Amino acid sequence: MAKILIVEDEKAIAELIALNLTMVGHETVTAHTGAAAEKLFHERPFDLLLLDVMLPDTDGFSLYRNMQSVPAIFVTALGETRDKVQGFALGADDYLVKPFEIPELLARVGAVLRRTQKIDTTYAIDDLFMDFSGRTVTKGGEAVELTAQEMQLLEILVRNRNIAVSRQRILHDAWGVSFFGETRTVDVHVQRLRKKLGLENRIKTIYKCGYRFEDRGKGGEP
Amino acid sequence: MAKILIVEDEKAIAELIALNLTMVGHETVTAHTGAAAEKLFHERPFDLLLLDVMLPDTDGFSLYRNMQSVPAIFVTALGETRDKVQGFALGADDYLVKPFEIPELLARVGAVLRRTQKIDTTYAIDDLFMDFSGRTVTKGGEAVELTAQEMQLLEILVRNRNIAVSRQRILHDAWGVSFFGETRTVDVHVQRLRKKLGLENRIKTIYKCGYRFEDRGKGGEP
DNA sequence: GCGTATGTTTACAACTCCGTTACAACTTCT
DNA sequence: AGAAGTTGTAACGGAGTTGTAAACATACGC
Repeated sequence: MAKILIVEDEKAIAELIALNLTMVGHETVTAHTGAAAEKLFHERPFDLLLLDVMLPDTDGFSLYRNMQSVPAIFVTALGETRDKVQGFALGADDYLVKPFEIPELLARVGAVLRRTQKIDTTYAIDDLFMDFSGRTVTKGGEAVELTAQEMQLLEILVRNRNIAVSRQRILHDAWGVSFFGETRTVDVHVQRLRKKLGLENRIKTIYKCGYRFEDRGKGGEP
Repeated sequence: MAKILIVEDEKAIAELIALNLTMVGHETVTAHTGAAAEKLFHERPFDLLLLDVMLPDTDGFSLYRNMQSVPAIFVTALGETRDKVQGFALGADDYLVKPFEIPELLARVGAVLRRTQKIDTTYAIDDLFMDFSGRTVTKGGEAVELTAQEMQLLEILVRNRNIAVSRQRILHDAWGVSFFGETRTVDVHVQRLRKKLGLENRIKTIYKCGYRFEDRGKGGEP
């Protein structure tokens, strides 16, 4: 999915972050000092930076001045508002305050990546493999034929995975029409997707709203 | 766009600010004293506060202690550094030094709204993590299913955390209807929320008024 | 024009949710 | 302490929403 550079001197925290981001499918690299981070940054491209504000040899803000082309989330201890102001002025995309819960970390990272559009066109969930640029989907290695409409719908659900997508938005994004009033079209297509791909447990119905594709828990690799 | 409360005793300046913010599409309400501001604040919700530091009956900082749930920009005369520190310690989102240029006012207001509207869709309290744009709530990492109504109610309580919210206002904001007479609907939904999320100690009942979500004390962070 | 593939609507069964109600437990005031 | 009023809580049933299959409509290749 995304390549993420973690800059954090407390090794336990760095590992915790790396472990969890790797578990949800990101590629992580860790640096414990500003110098190491700069070196890595110039060696290869990253999609997101997670920067601790306090580092042994420098601080996250100074470090970020040389890396502003890439979105960043600053990690800071207990609401240091002064830090926040400085970070946002520099163009930070979000903030994470220690101590934080893992779901919060994942949500914020996911949100920034979604926002900055640095997401892949391919996804692997359970035994499903989807390539939206190539318009192919395989399940357990076997190709599955999806119609254009089904592919569109799947793409919207997967790109917004773990987020509830309203029928309104699905219609607008996949059908390109702002619909007024009633239609069961989306429902029917969702059922077909669920059946074809065995996604009964993955595509959740959000009552009175729409649907949500969930990729955490249950079946396959997280 | 946003609902902004302007607290400023110099009527000419208050009007200048209101006029310009209205022109770019915001909804503004003006108070000339701290007392008036508090009254307005408890009557309806705001997205942003513009607080003059010097007021006839109080100062902006004291005033803000009761309103900290909403982002604020302090307006102060000539760079009083002591003021700045105090304001940021309280959680100010930005500063505006008199005399200021209109474009600067608009830029800062815009920046804070952009910033806070992005961040404030997610909240972390105890082991709870809430993402109102994604319509997800997790408790200790586990997803919790909330109905539309419950989500709405939770959002209102959390956005106004540490502030008593009357049943009237809850009904108005979450149900979209100005209700007349008696109804136990809110009570029942509050109970369901408390039960589902283990918020018995967090959602306090305010006798003869409504409810207050408290995020200070007990298990949580300060 | 015909058959096939895809997309949409319909119809009804199954289900979810929400407001009400009734009563127990609590709060406040005299 | 007792009365009056307010809130907690469990249960119920109707209104509305979704699941699902099947009929209907449309587009496309031959």
